[in-house]
Amino acid sequence: EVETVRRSLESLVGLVIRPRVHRADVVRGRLREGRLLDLHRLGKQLAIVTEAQAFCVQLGMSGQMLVGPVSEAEDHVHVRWQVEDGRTLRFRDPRRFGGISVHATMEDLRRARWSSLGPDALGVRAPVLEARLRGRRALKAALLDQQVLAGVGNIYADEALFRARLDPHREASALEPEEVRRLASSIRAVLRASIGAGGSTLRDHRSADGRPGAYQSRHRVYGRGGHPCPSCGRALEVVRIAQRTTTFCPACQR
DNA sequence: AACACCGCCTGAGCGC
DNA sequence: TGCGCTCAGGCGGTGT
Repeated sequence: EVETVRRSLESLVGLVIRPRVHRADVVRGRLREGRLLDLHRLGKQLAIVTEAQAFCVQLGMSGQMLVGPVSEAEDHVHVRWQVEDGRTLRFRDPRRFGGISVHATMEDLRRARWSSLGPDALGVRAPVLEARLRGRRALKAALLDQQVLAGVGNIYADEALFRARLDPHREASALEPEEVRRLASSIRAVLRASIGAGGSTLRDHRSADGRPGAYQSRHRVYGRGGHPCPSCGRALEVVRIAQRTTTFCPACQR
């Protein structure tokens, strides 16, 4: 979802943006006017670099970065940026699980916020994943831990584990090399397919132009507890692991 | 140091 | 129609 948002903001590169903060507790630090130079992403965090500073946007559960036309009764907009071409960029976040942190430079942002994150999940390869899972017990909890691997949330953890045919209860550090390879390629494949579909829109995710994603219709296990497994037909099971609802097929995932 | 658990927050869905 | 309840989950904090 964050990658689809990042891509949909690319038309802003090169333009001056001028911020106006409507809800101060959503922003840490002071946003300044400046020309937008670059957009970066690590895991679920989006970095926007201007001539003046670099700021990190976390969308949390319900955050949006919008530049498209303002829909009627658009509430919960906490920051607005006037774009020099007349458009308005908005940070909207009804639930306020998200936020923005401001840093002097991209290097500062990386040091302060990104140095503790694991490698980005979109490009993770088996040898790196194996090293990151070392010393970890609960497989699903490890995948959700952004310090292990950055960018996998509850939806994609369940989808990747199903595709890799791995039981979320498995001990992470005891996976066979072949299983780690399957998991790494499943994570990449699921994330790539989702980005291709514009991400999963359960309720809030939108790209900057306001369009929802379509990948939710391709979820094979997430949100489908009790339904037949798309592979073997047995009912998908719902359990709670790492305080997260977890859906898996007890027959296919071992 | 891995992991459990909590609280933050709004809106949707549900039973009555 | 409306009310109260539960649930969704990313993440940072605290406790074990």
